Amino acid sequence: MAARVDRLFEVFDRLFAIKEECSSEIFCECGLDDITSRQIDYLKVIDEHRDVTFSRLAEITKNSKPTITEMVDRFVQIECAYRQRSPDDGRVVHIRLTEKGQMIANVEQNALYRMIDRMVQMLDEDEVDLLVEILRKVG
Amino acid sequence: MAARVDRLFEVFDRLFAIKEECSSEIFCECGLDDITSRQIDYLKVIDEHRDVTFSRLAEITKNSKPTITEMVDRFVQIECAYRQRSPDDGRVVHIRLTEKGQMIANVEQNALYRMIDRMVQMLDEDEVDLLVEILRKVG
DNA sequence: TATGATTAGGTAGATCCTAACTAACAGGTA
DNA sequence: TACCTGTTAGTTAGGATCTACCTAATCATA
Repeated sequence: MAARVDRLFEVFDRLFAIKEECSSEIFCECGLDDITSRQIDYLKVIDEHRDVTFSRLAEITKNSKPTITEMVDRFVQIECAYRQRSPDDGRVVHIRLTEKGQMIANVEQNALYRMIDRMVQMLDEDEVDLLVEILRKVG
Repeated sequence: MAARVDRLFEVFDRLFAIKEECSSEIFCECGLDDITSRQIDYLKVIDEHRDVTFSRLAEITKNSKPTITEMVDRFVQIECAYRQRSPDDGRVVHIRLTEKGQMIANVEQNALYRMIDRMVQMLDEDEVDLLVEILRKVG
């Protein structure tokens, strides 16, 4: 089984490298190769909580409101988010992600889709079915 | 094929999540859940260039020597590296990784090994062989 | 003297904070 | 209706801390 483990390691190492390439590709396409992991985390929270306000985001992330203002200012600057004043209450501002912001918030899934696109080009339908069948036993 | 792609996405999403768990597990075990990606990059360089000196590391990473001194000081503090004075030349100090430092420098591979360990427990030998055969066509 | 590393001192940017402020709303009162 | 008041949402000002870099000067060894 040890040799089998090694072979598995090899093919998965290659696969993970491909996904890494896809991630980097996405960051480059967005012109954001120096974004911090903290910023990506915030983008994810904003993406998950649609229509989130500054106060709510401060609550969720356990930060002060000025911290959120600052963070969103930076997102606006790098074109990942924009402000949208609420039509119901002039005091309230919703934080919305741009297409770029959404792309980065979901960079893992997007990279995975790209990786799988590459995979299916190399495999026929039976192989894909077999792959799914085997891997379902793992998860 | 669209449904097949979705199924592939599902199983791989789960697989990547497992690897993520393994990575976090390793960082936690090392007591280093707040290490920066920059620091990990430096650990990788130190790991790849065995017996590297301060001057050499400054050269490789295109940084000043004080930057390296500071970085290594931090690694020593978090028990990822230690200094070893050269027996041949009293001026020279080699940067060496501790076991913990090596674990973090290779966290991706180590997490992958853990993931594969989990996989082989769920699969028989034929399934592993089949998996390798199919995935080799991708890389 | 030249080299390898360290020390001292400093800058820039990210990520946090409190206190004070502005704008907008909501309710009561004249 | 018009005005006053208190509350709420977000911003501004100013500051602290940390990472990650730097130059210039220093120390130890060759």
